[in-house]
Amino acid sequence: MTAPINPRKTPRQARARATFDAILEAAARILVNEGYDRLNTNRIAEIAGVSVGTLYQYFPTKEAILTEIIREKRKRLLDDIKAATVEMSGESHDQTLDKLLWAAVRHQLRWPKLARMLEYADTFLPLEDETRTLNAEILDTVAGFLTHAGYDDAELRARDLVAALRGMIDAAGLAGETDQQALFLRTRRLATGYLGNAAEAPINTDAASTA
Amino acid sequence: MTAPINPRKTPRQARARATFDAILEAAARILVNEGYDRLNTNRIAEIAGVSVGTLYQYFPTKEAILTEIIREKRKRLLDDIKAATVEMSGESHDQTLDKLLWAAVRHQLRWPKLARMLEYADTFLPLEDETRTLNAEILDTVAGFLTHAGYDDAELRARDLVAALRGMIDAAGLAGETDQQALFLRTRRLATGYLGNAAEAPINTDAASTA
DNA sequence: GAAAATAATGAGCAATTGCTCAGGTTTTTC
DNA sequence: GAAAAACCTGAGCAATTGCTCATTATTTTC
Repeated sequence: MTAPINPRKTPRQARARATFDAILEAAARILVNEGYDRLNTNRIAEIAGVSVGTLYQYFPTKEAILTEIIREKRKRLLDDIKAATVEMSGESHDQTLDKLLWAAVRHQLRWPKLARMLEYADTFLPLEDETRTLNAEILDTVAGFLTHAGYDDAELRARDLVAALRGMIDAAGLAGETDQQALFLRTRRLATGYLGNAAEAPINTDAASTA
Repeated sequence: MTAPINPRKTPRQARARATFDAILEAAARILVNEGYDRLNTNRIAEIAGVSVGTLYQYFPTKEAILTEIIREKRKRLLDDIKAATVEMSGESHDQTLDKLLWAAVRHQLRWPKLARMLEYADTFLPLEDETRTLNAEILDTVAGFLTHAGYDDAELRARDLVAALRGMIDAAGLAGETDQQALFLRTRRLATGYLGNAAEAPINTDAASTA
């Protein structure tokens, strides 16, 4: 869907890698401390302690910087989630679910404001294919777990669940919560509450008032 | 917290009200069709079919336009939510909850992309006090219902619930879902699942694995 | 240690942006 | 129907932005 976004030089020397990272970190800092509106390439370069020219050696556009930040964060979450589901056979489904929830809480509560900004970046940014794919992979992995745990409609449930969890953890983070344990318990309540028993009836059980 | 945001002329004649609304609608359109990055006052005026000068008679800054859109949307949701909880005494708690859920679904599924953009606008915009207050009022109203329904920790639960619901409905909307009935059923599953029985034990019941 | 490859600089251009202002048009008031 | 009030216009300024390129500095290669 998205154009290949003109791939530029990849850092080869250690010095270059440091520059690359400094640019990403500077962008994240500005995003959190000053907001999206004040995020511009000149300022990113300034905060990173490099020149604009250098910035444009590694990132073809301003969006590419944000895209890369998102890509890295998503990649890390995906890895955690995959790790949580990899040895499903050796443990109960509840244990696996707990691991998944912990991964989500840990991840989003680390830099709450940044996490929130990045999550919704794809609402107003044209993201790279890879970034989009990573999101899909996260959903697929969760859906795979749900299927394995005996739920039907796994894709739908995975999407619902992930979205609801994101919303809840986000809100907690923004509200200043730092107690991961307490938050985890609530995410578990949310997850198990929504999922119910795998053996139970599927989603559309009872009639609905059409108020 | 926020400065009074220089209040400008309020439309008095019908013609002026039409202009005012046209500006808001144009901004919303651009936001949805072209993205936040292409939202600028010149373009808003162009799409609205008025001159920039006119725009600046009613809105002191570009942000004020977005703020007003958010304010109106939030106000409408708050009104719906208040209406749903006003005659709580005459009906069961479940009925009231259903009304609340329907209000949320109806509201967010109408313009999914716009709803999402606006929701997260306060992450990167300095919003007016009133807009912030409206959010708090929504939470308060839900918390009031939860208290009335016999739940403790009502504020926390209200925040969790509203955030989770927003996340889920948002995701459904972005994914292109249009079946409000089906989505409503899932929001109910989420809500009742998370809330459990009011009579039941509070949130921190069982131990948690610290994976 | 010199040639080649890689990395960093920063002045500054072209384009865009938020916004103003001096003046014109339409509606209301009396 | 004329004065006052409300409304609208749009050229264009000052500031900001994304980004380039000619040049210089450092590191690697052989």
